[in-house]
Amino acid sequence: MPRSRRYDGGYFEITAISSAPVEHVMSESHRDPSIGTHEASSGEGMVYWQVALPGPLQMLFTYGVPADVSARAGMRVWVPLGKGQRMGVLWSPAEKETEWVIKPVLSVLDDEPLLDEELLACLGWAADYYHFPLGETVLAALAPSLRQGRSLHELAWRILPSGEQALADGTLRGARQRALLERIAQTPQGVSESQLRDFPKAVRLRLADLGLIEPFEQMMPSTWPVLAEMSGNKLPAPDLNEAQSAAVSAVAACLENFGVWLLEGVTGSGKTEVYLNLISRVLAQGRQVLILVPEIALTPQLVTRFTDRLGLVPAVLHSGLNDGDRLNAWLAARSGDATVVIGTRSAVFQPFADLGLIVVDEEHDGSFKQSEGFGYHARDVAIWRARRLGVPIMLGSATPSLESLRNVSLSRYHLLTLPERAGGAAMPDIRLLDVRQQRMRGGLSDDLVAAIETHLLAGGQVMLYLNRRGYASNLLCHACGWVAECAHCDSFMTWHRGVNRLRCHHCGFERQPPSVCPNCSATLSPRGLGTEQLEDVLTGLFPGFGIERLDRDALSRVGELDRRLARIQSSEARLIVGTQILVKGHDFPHVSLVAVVDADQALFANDFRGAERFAQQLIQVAGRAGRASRAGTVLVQTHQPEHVGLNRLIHAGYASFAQTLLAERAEAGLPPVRAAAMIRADARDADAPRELLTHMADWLHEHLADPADSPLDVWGPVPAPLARRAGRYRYQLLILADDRPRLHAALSQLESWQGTRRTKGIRWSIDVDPVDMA
DNA sequence: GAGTGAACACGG
DNA sequence: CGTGTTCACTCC
Repeated sequence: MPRSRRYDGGYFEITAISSAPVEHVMSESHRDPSIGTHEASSGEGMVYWQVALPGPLQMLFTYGVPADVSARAGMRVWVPLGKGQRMGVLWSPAEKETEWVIKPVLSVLDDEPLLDEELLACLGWAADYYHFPLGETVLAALAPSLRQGRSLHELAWRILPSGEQALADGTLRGARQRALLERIAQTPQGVSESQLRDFPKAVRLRLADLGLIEPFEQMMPSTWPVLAEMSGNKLPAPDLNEAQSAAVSAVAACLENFGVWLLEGVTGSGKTEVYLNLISRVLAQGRQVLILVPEIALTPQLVTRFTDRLGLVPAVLHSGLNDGDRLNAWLAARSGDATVVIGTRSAVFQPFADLGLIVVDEEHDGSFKQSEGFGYHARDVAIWRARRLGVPIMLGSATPSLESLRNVSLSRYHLLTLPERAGGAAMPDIRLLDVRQQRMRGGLSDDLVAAIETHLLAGGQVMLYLNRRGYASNLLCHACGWVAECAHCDSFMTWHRGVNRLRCHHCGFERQPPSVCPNCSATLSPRGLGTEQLEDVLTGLFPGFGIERLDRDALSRVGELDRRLARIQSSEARLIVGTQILVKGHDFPHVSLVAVVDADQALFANDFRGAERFAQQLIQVAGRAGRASRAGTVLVQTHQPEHVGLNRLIHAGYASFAQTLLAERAEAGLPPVRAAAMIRADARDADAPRELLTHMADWLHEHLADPADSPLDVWGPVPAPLARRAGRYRYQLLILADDRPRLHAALSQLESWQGTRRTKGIRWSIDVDPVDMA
C-alpha cells in the first residue's frame, strides 16, 4: 500500500531552493530540537570538528557533530556563531579538549563531501600561501548557490499506483491536475520540483492530498549533454607540423605523470592544435580536462572551436553566468559528466571526478591573478593541483611570463617550442617609425598615414593599436592650464565624446564636461589621443573604408563583439581600431598592417613590469598581422627609436629580450628572481595608512633583522601609483625576500596585526606575488 | 563581517 | 542623567 502523507507548508519551505539551510536537514536525527541546546555540548555522542567559517576570521572554530551522523571533511554544516548562524565547511577532526564551551552544529547540510581531499588540500595550501582567511578561500570552490546553503538534494515527485489508476480511469476532473499527473507519469523515476515550474505549487499539493503522487528527495542530477560518442559531429583534425607533433608526443608519453610543459609558440604557430590533440588523448582515456583562458580570450568562437573539434559540449565558466548555470557546471564537473571545462581564473577551483590534464592558454596574461581580496594566481593554483593529482599541465604562450621562463631555466618546467607559423605564413616584419620632428595628424605621422593608404589600396586590412579608450585622455584649458580631474582620485578624467561625458577610468566617476573652463571661461580643448578620436581621424583621412572600433566601451553589450568581429572577418570594415582586446587571440587573417600608435606611453610605465607587459602586448598585437598567406608589416610609432630594450625586442625577438629582462631583475633583486609581497593599505584619512605601514615596516625590521640570514628587504611605505582613489588614500609596502620560506615567515608575523585591520578606518591586505604594482 | 557593550561626548 | 556615537573585541 502506498504511503499517504499530508504535506504541511513547512515541508515545502524547507525544500524550497532559497530557504535557509538551518532547517534543511538530511536526516531525522537533526531535527531533534535538543541538539540546538547548550547542554548537548558536554554530553556524550559528539564528534568534534574544526570548521572553516567564511568571514575575516582566519582561524578554525570547533563544533560538535552528533556521533550518529556521518561527518567527513568537505561537508557543509550550519552552525551557531555568536548570536547568529552561518554556514561552514567541516575541515578536520578536532581534539575533544578545548578551553571553549563547544556548541553543536545545527545541521549537516550534505550527506557526502562537496569537496574532495585534493581540493580541500588545495584550498588549505592557497589560504596559507596567499595569506587569506581559510573560510573565505573555501568559498572559491563552491558554486554561489552552494555558498548560500542550497542543498544538493532536491524535492522530486513520483506517481503512486493510485495516480496511475486515476489516469487510466480518467476520473481526474481538473485539466491542470491531469496535465501535471501526466507529466509526472512520463518519468517513473520521478520529476524534480525545478522541472515542474510551469505548474502551480497548489496543483502539486492537491494531487499529493489526493494520494496520487508523493514527494521524495533525490540527488540533484547534473543535466549535462553527453555528445562525446557522436563522433560524426567532430571536425577532422588537421595534420600537425613537425614541431607540433614533437610537442604532442613529448607530453603524450608522460600523460600519467605530473609535469609542467611550457609551450612557447609564436602567434599563429598552432598552439591550439597541440592542446586539442592532447585533450583528445586524455578524453579517450575517459578523463577530464580543464582549460584556463584569460578573461577576454573566452569568446564564443573559442568555445565553438573546441565543441566542433572534440564533438562534445564543454562546460564554460565565466563571470556572466547565472547561479543556476554555475551550479549545473559545478555538478557536471564534479560528476564527470562535463569532460571538458573551459573557464577564466575562478574555474581553477572547480571540482573534478577524474582530471587528467590542465591547459593554461596565454599563461603570461595578468588576468589570471586576482588582485583584490583572495589574490590567487590561477596558473599557480593549477600547477599545484596538477602536481597533487599527478597529471600534466601545459602552459601556452607566444610570450611566456618571466616566471615561467625562469622555471624552465631552473629545469622545473619542460620547454616545447613551435618556431614556425602553421601553414607556412611568414612572420611579420616589425619596424620602428621615428616620429620625432614629424608632422602628426591626430596622432598619426605622415609616414604611417602613407603606409595605411598603401595597404588599404592593396586590398589589405589595417589594424591600429592604442591602449587608451575614450576620445581624449583629458580636457585641457589652453589659456590657464586647467585640466578636468576626478573628484575622488588623483587622476585626470577621460573625455568620451560620443556620450559627451567625463569619466574616471579608475573609480568610474562620471560627470558632464563643463562647456568652458571653470577657471577662466576660455574654451577647452581635448588633449591626448584615445581610440574614439582615432576613429574620427581615420574616418576623415580614409573616407569610404569601413572602420570598426574594439574596446571596452564599444563592447558593453553582449554579442556586440561577435557582430563586430563578423564585420571585420567579412572585410566590410577595412580599418580596425582598438585597445588590449586586439591583443587577445582573435584571428584577423586579412590584416596586412598593424600600427602601434603610441609605444612611448607603455615604454615609460612606472612599475618595473612595464617593459615586460609592453613587450608581450607588442608581440601579441604584431601576431595579428599576416596570419594567412601574406606576410604582415608592423609599424611602431615612437619618440625613442634608439631605445635599447625596444630594439632588442624587435631584432632579437621576445625570448632574447626576456632573458635580458630576467638578468636585470636578478641584478636589481626583483621578482621573479626574488619572492615579493605587497602590503596595501587605504583609508579616508590621508595619513593613517602611511602611519600603519611605517609601523609595520619598523616592526619587520626589528623582528626580522637577522643579518646572518638571507636578506629581507622592506621598501616603503610609498604612496600607491594612484595615491587617492575613490576618495581613499592609498599606500603600499613592498617586501622582498631571497626565498619563499623567508617571505612567508615575515607575512605570517604580520598576521598578528590582524586586529588592526579595521582600526581607524584603515583597510589593509597582503598581495603575494603581486602582478601589477598599482 | 556582525553584534555587543564599554567608554566617551553632549545637551539643557 | 538619558541618549547618541565611536571603538575595540569576541565569535567555537
